[in-house]
Amino acid sequence: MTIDDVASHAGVSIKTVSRVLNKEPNVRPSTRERVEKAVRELDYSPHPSARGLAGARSRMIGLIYDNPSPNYLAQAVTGALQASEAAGYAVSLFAPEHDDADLPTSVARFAAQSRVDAMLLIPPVGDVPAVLDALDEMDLTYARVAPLDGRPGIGVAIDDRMASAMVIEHLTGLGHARIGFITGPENHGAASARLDGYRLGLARSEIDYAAELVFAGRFDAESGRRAADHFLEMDDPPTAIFASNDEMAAGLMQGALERGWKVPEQLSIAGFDDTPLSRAVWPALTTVRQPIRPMVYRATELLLEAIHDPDRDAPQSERGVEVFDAPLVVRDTTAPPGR
Amino acid sequence: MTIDDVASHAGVSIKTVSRVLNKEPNVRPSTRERVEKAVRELDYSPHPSARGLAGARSRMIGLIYDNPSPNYLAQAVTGALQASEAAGYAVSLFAPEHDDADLPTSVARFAAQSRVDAMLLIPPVGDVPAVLDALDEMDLTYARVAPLDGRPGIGVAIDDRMASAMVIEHLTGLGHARIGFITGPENHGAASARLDGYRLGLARSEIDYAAELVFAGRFDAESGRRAADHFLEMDDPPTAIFASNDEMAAGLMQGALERGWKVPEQLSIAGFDDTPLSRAVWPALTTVRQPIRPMVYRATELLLEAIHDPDRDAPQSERGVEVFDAPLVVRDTTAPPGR
DNA sequence: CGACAAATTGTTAGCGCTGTCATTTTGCAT
DNA sequence: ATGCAAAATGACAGCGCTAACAATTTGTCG
Repeated sequence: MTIDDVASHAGVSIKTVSRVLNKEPNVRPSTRERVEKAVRELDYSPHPSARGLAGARSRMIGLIYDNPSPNYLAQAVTGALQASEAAGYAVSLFAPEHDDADLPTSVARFAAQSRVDAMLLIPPVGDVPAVLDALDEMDLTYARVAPLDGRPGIGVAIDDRMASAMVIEHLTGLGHARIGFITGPENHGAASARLDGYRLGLARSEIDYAAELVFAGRFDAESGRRAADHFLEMDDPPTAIFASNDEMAAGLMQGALERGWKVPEQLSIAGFDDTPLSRAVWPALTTVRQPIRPMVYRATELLLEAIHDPDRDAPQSERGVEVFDAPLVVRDTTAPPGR
Repeated sequence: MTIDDVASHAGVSIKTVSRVLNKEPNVRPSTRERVEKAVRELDYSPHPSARGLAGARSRMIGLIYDNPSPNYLAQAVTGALQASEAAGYAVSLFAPEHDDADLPTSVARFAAQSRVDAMLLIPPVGDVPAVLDALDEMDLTYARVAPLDGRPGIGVAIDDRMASAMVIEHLTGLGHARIGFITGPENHGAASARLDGYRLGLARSEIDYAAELVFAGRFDAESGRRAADHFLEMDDPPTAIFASNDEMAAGLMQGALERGWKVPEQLSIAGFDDTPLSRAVWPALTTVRQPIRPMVYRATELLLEAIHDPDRDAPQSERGVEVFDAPLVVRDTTAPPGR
């Protein structure tokens, strides 16, 4: 079943079939219909390799993921897939080794071998400048999810800083004044933005920042448990702790419950991301909803627009980062202090 | 950068380069080395579309996922990707709509359009006979993860029934005699196997089966919460409940803790899968470890072997299902009853 | 050393599309 | 009707590789 079969079945040349398949202009409506009918009747679909070889594009986009949480990955993959499918694109995945010493080279090699038309980068790999430099040099268009370094380019994000400040104001609004914070790893763009937001929230509530109330975590549950060791053994422990993601919040809560602390009566806890985890623990976590699937869906749309755009010579810097809403989700782990 | 460049750089014909790239025999070692050197020096990688068009295979395998948990999907994708990459294959994803009325047709369309060489099916889509029939008819090789219907073919699995029985024996060993069970959805192969295992475990411990102790869940947290409503309001509630996955176990535990029940003192709870969730809740769940990533890795290897095997005319029925170990992971939600 | 088989290497024809350019048809003003 | 530009359609080369087959080189044995 090739384009020739369709052409003869419809009584046109293969070029006309090609035009119809690629939605090119200058085909008479009646001809277009005849071809579409033939395509339907023969249940024809064009051979991707032939298209890729003859044309300039492979109709594939690459999705690079480094080491996100399972939930993040699943959401991102699903969003990218849905958007790609709608545009007739396929998604090819690439996951560099966790300990890859030369990430830029690995990514470049993947791009060269796979011949993808564009690339989608999700954090933390999208936060590595050298990777972006490598892609720029190959002149390969990419979109980033959660780009927070201000580097120009296509992307989608939430305002981590504002969302984080909102959490703090929620807590200060409840009456908390001594609020702990658990950071994420430094190489993760969102981590520092959330820390900034913590400081902003404190400032807005006219509370002084204290270094002892910031604990360095790594976005995993273990970090939360260690944070519990740190905070809950203090002489003057915080009455509320904001963990900058849900895994750490859950780990922290385990540490608190193990010690017999009541949550939220004796300790308020807030997380970030609104992962399924936040609803599975008890009490259910107050957190910030990050709409990953829609974000990645949109990022993919933007990416595909960018590579189809006739004036793609315009510097990527002219394209903006689209910002998504990240609402606070108040559940059961936050309450007024010292009840 | 094409194969011609490499050929002239190495001073051989393009066919010899092709032989080296495809690891074909009958190339003198010295020639092979010369070609490999040229490939390295020119940083050449063959064009996938050209290979796909000229040769018979696309060097892509399809991964179909229906609606698994984020963790399952992430593990499966990672396993499939690692194994494929090692063999020079790419992975193309496909996710039919949740409410797809005609799954077999959607899957067949994906196969036809994408031209993948083989397909990997993870549950529950791998449990749909009509989908398998459609693939058989297209003569497309596939491997299933967790095939439990006894249908012949390539696959990897754990022994859900035995693992489930093991959980029950763990509980009866602790002294429990009244043990509840939360099932998964009927269309999910693993769900019924786990129920069988529950019955087997009871039988082995000489405990009678009681229909009121089996609650129909759907593998989600909400099911667990409804199960709590069902079981914990009984006049004679069970002293232990085995939820056939971790999400339901977590939901159940929320329901118990909300009611002020002590876990595990007043109620033992066991889950299944050993998802990250099982370690994030408090107390940490006793569960069964299902090694998804290694399983899918192996399934992919088997799949690639199958399509490369010269005597692939042998009926798939001759290939077996590889069974993985699923050990019990005892954590903090199981203890002797009525303490 | 010559003959013959085996091992190695090369030549060439597509694979099924898209892009370029040529050709035909159509619409419309004259 | 007639001519001409614009719209629609077609012919054909070639994308970069593999498969089939042809040609050459190498090794072995009498």
